[in-house]
Formats: sequence, C-alpha cells, structure tokens
Amino acid sequence: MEQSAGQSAGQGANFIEEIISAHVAAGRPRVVTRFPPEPNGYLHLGHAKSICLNFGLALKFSGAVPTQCNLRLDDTNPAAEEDEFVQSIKEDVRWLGFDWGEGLYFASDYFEQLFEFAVRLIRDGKAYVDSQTPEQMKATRGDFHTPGVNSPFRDRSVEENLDLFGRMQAGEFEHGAHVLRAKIDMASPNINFRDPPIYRILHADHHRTGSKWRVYPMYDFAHGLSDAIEGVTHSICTLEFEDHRPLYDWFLEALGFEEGARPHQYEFSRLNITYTVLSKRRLQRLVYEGHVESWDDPRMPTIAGMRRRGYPPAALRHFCERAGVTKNNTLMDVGHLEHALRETLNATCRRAMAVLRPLKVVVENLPEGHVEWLEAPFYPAEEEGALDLGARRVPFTRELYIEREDFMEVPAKKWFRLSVGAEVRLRYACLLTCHAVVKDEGGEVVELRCTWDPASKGGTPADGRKVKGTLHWVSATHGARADVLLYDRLFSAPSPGEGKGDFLEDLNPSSLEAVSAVLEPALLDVPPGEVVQFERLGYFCADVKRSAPGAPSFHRTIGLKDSWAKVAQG
RNA sequence: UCGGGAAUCGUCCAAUGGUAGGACAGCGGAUUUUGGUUCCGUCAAUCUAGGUUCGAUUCCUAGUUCCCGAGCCA
Repeated sequence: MEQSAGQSAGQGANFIEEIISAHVAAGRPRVVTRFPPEPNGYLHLGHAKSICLNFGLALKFSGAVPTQCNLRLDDTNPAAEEDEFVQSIKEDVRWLGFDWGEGLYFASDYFEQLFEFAVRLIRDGKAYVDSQTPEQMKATRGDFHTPGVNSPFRDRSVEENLDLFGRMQAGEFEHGAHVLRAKIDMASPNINFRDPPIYRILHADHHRTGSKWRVYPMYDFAHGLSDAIEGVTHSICTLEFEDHRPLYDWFLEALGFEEGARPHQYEFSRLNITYTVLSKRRLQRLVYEGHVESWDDPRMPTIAGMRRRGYPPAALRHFCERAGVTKNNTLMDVGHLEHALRETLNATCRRAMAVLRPLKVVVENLPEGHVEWLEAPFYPAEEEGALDLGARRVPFTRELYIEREDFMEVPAKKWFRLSVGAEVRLRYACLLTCHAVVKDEGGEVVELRCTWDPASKGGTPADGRKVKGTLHWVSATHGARADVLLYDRLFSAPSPGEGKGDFLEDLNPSSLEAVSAVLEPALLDVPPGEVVQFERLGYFCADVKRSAPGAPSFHRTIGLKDSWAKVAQG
C-alpha cells in the first residue's frame, strides 16, 4: 500500500486513481469511498477486488487529504438477507487486512430518511403510486425497440399518492398491489428511466428493523442516497450499473443535492477467472444443491473458502493489485492467482516431509530397530545471510516410505529418481541405491530392497559424486498415518457452462481426492490454519475444521510447479 | 441492431502525438540436497479500412467484433 500519496497518480495508475488525483489536485477536501455488499451470501474473489480497490483508494490518498472507506451493508431486501452473512462479511473484510474505522453502516440505518425523501418526491410531483399489476407494468414498459406507455395511474394527485404510500407502509395492501414509481420518462431509450419502481410492499421482517417497515426502497433509489448521506465522494461499482448512472444522478438532483458536493458513480469491469465461477447465483447453487460442503468449502472461490484452503490474505491482495482496474471485459487465467499464491507461500511456509502414496523401502545394511535422529532445517537456505528459522529432527530407520511415483521399474528417459540399480539422495539423510523389488501376487511392486552409503550421511557423499535425484521420505516406524485431502480445481472447463445448458456440467469430478499419507513426526505439531510445504509436493494446510489437538488434518492448498510432469508428457 | 460500454503479446495491465513496456504463461540456459526457489535469456500484440501529421496505440471518419440493459434483485 505504498505509493506516492496520490498527489499525482503517476505511471501505471488506474483510471479511477487518475480521476481522484485530478479531483484532489483541483482542491477536493476529502476522498470517501465505500464497499457496499448485500448481506445475502458470502463474499468471493470478485468482492475481494472491490474491497482492495475501495479500501486501497482511501489508503493511497490518505497522505493528500482526509480519506475514509465505509463498509455499508446494502440490506434493502429483507427477503434474502440474513445476519449470518453480515458477520461473515465483516470477518472477511477484516481478514483481508482492511479497516472501516467508524464507518460501519447499513442501508437500513437510513430507512427513515429514505422514506422522507420518497415523500418529498411525491410532493414535488416526481413520484407516484402505480396500481398496475406486475404483468401490466412489464407489458407497458416497452422493450429495446419500442417506447413504454404511461400508466393510467401516473397522474394521481399528490394527496392521493401520499395517502396510498402511507397506507402501503401501514400494511394495508398485499405485496404487488401497489408500487411507488419515480415519474421520469416512459419513452426514454434508457429503460432505467421508464418510471423505475423505488418502493415496493414487502411483508417481510428485516434482520435489523424487525417488523417496522412494510415498504422497502429499491436499489436505484437507496444506493445513491445512502452514498450522499454518508458523504461518499467516489461511488465505485461494476460495469453492469453503467446505465443506472443517469438514474443515480437523477435522484440526487431531484432531491437537491448540489453538484460539486454530491457523490458520483464510477464503474470498472468485474473479475472473471478461468476454471471458476464468480457469480452469487452460481455460488449459491453450488452450496444449496450440495456440490460442495459449505460456503467455506476449500474449493470455493469465496473469501471464506480461500482462507480455509490456506490462502494468505497477502496473496489475494497481490493478485487483485496485479489484476488491475479497467473497463475491459476480461477472463483472467487462473495461473495469475496460483502464482500469487505460490509466491506468498514460498516466502513464508515451513518445510517438512510427508509421503502421499507410500511405497516401502527396506535399507538392508541398517540394523533392525536402528533409529537415528537427523537434523533438518524448517526453511531452505536460499541466500547467504538468510535467517535460520529453526530446525526439527527426523527419524531415520531401516524401514522407510518413499513416494510411489518416485520409483519406476522401467525408467523413462531423463528419469533421475529411483529404479533398480539407480542411486538417489534421501533428503537430509544419505545416498541410497536400490537393488531389488518385491512384488505381490498381482505383480505390483510393494517393497524396494536398498542399501545406503554411510559415508554420505546428511546427504553429501564423501567422494563428492553427483546425484541428480533427491527424494522426500518418512520413517515407516515413526511416521504417522493420516488422511490428506487433495483439492483440485472445481471445474474442468475454462469457462464453466459456456456452450452448455448448465455450468454444473463442467464440475470437475475429481476436485477432491483423499489419500492415506504418512507424515513425519514434526507435522503433528502444526496448528490449525497453518500452511506447511510438504517438500517436493506442495503446500498443505492444517484444516481449521477437521483438525484436532495434536492431530492436524491436512489438505493441499496448491501443488508445487512440476516441470517433470511436462518432461514426462513428452 | 434502441441505449450504454470495451477493443494492445496466449492472459492481465502500461504507454495520453515521438524507440510499443511490465507481469503471468510458454520456450531455452545457469544455479540447486525440493525436477521447488532464484538468476539470465527468448518468443509474442496495437480489431479493420481510410484520413490528419515529419511522425498515430494515441486525434478524425466509417466499419467490425465482444460485453451490459426490458426484477416490485442488487
């Protein structure tokens, strides 16, 4: 969040920063933004981008003028909104690393004022109660090619409108009987101007105002006015609201908010990422139809899901920062996200060894019952002067496990892992040569007979001979058996549902696989929520939900880059 | 084709009349007790056609393609 304090946006500033820079340069006294989610679902990566943008802007310009970014829950539709979502939203924004200070608001805080604003519009002849049925309204709205026609109720008197609106709120009418509409222009080429509804009857209790209200304001009416009430200067939203902007301005104008002191709306394009879905509707289906366990299923692109998966907040922030802010239609390669993830994890995670698919190795020239505790650092010494952040001891015994895929009976070309007659290094331990395989009745390799070179203890041979392959391993006698969950992308198509009827047809059937792994002893101390690199495999997170004290339950956050896989493919 | 938007390497983002640059991905190499990391190198783009200009990604004209909009959702 360092960057020159916004005096001049400078090179690489996005278009919104440039606009704000110009405003600040022209003497605007403050910058106020807001993040306005509707509490009817969990926040996802698309929201993260908006959060980083809005809160990031307040941070960026704080050196130039007083700034603030509010968190406003846009709770104007009690039918869908729940307090559970309010809590998760607050938690997610905080976890991402942002602070709304005193600026926690609810659109429902303004219901009283909003109602008064509506009454004012009626008094000014700028709003009326329409008593057409929803079907009639739809039919008289016209379409892209034909203008709408005026409602027969359009010219009701102010008194009648006031009376009806009051009785709507008094609960005298059923949902759908009447609606309050702004009186604008039924022939406008912008359909949002064709007398948009601004208040509807909803006999639903609200999570904060209870049963007080029987009419609730619509988005177009409530949003801009809430911005104005809060003193928001820059109201940032996504592109689909672009042609709502004239309406946003219309309400502010109609209610006398002076140009120059009122908020303005700016739009940027929403985030799309390959192999995932980021629409609230689709995420709801995944949860409610049971395709995932919950909103925080580690395969979900929700912030809660990604947190549980093992994403550090910095990875999300870096990703959003690099994704940029424009009005282009984009589909970002998920590789950008994965890169931000690995980059962050690589810099912070401890290393340890675990074997996902164990194959037994017997070190024949080691005595039965032999145990030697070898020291292994938690962090690789990448550079000179790198901090030594501790080490653990790993038991070396006669019977070990290595990764099944690290042995090949008939070695492929460029294979420098284990095969009969080949020598490899066991990381931190020694050089090891395989002499024979033991197979079961089915002909499957179940055990390798090997010998170690005692003059290579620690992994460095006395004669300095080169060994290309280094394998991870775990003692068969000291290793702990544990189920490890391997998550993969939720969808197998870059654009789920594209060209198909339903995005669910592209669900990846193997997005979750459980393996019975063997963990080195030090892994048993990993606290829930921590991510550790299992060397040569990837980053694994001790799940906050499934772990028990002293018995972490790991899942894969993301694998390491695997250039051998490419070589092997040819 | 009614209105509103957008078009730059495979992907994302810069360049605001003066050498089209960065990141991700890819490819090649060096280093490496993780086929990881790191480092070096390399491939690769201005939607099209006209025009203005010494010079156009940028300005003008015409076209093309894509996205959004007809909830009492947000």
